[in-house]
Amino acid sequence: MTDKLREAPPLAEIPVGREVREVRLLAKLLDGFANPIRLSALLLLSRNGEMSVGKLVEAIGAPQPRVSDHLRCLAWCGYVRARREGSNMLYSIADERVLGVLELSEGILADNLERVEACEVTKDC
Amino acid sequence: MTDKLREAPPLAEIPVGREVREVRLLAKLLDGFANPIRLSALLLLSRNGEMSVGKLVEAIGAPQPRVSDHLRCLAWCGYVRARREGSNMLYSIADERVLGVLELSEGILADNLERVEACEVTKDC
DNA sequence: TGCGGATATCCACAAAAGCGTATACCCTAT
DNA sequence: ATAGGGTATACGCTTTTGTGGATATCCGCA
Repeated sequence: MTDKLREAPPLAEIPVGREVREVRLLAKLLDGFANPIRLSALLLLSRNGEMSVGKLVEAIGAPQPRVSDHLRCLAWCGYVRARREGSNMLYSIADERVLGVLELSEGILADNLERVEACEVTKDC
Repeated sequence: MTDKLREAPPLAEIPVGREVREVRLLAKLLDGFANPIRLSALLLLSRNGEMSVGKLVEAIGAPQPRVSDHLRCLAWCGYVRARREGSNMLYSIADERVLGVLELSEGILADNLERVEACEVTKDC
């Protein structure tokens, strides 16, 4: 089945063969942004700096176990960093490039707001 | 239930109340990157410039209907633009900020490759 | 050592996203 | 007008993802 990919003609630089894996990994990485809770956590940390799990939980308004789960996910991918202070865990943005992605995407959203909203209604996307 | 969100203390700028909607929309927008086929299309277009659906299909190696579906999705959100030339549809990147997101995320992936790979195995993320 | 706040892990279920396939549409040329 | 390449849409199905909630762990303190 990987042969099917190799049949592709010699276009300049297409993600075939071994690049396929990297594409899948990159998609998985970017999936970190594609969830309201994870995204909320990233936005909160980008605005308020270091925050405890408790603060994040009350700001996001989701159950603590779920927020904790998503934070682990974000930490694993290198988006955020965790540090213990007493009985609290303090999270903060670990990679400045995360801020760049947030900023860029907010700009894109601002310019396509109506479209994306409509997308939610029709479920066609 | 929205009251639960408003109980949050006056932190600097937390996404409460009406901002919740924007967070959901932003997450949905960013979900555009979080799929191998959509991401492949974006990467291909960013490298090769304008491409027809057929070229994208053979480069990605996925069935044509599915590629077409994902392209519609990307076009709707303003990531790509479509233009007809004869019986072909030519797609291209419509927003330079998409290129920025791709570049930033590729950098993040490069610095966290082992982690993200492990993530795929354990399914814990 | 035991208690309580704070955080993390686990599991069954519901929702959603992606998929394969059949088919319809649009355009050009014969 | 019709045939055929190229592209888009529709639908049932499978897999994945997110969810709710119970529970376990860690920490500081009495």
